[in-house]
Amino acid sequence: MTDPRPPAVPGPAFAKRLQGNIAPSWLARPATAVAPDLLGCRLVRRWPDGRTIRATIVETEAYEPGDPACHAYRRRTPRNAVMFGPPGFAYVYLIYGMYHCLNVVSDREGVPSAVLIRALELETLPPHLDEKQRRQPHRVAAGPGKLCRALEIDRALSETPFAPEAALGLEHRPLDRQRTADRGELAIVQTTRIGLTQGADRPWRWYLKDHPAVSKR
DNA sequence: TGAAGGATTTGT
DNA sequence: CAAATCCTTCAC
Repeated sequence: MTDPRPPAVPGPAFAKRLQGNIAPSWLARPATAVAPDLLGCRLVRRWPDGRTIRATIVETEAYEPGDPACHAYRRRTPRNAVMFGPPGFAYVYLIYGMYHCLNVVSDREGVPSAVLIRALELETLPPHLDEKQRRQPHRVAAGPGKLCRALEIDRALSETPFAPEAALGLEHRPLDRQRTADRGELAIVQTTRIGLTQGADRPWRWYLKDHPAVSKR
């Protein structure tokens, strides 16, 4: 019985040397391993007209099998089916009738798990920001619902792959930031997840320490 | 076929 | 703390 996945332990041995686009194989690990490794990586949003926005991931949460807070906890349904598939695809759902949330499907096929992207630092600001947003640019993508609104992400993008040239992409940490992480100097805080009624005690939320886009709670 | 409730955000 | 707002899930 050999497990084809890379080691579940995040860190230099696995993450080092990797640059550019994130391959599905890099995501083929438990969500609790992928979630902290995605901090400092970049989300890319591309539109058909060529417009592109890059953003640094600064807050994530992990959702795994056996986790009562995971949408796939009970069983496979039309909505959560993509979580049961191979890694590297988006799972986008509508919550409270008005906000969308973006997840990166992780782990191998048949193991329903995903990483919720909770906050981003936008490299370039989207157009049409109001005056309040212009004064607080680091809050524009602070929160899972807000970042989807800012990057025009909705369920039409669910089940689409993160890939070069696609509407959604993922890129490894810039080399200087990865070197910082390799030295163990990337300031990552691990704590409990937000807004859950079940599984609230699991410390499966990670964020870049002191980053202004991260939820306060 | 109906009803309850949710991995959110904002304003009172 | 409650509203906004609608889809998903589960019960009947």
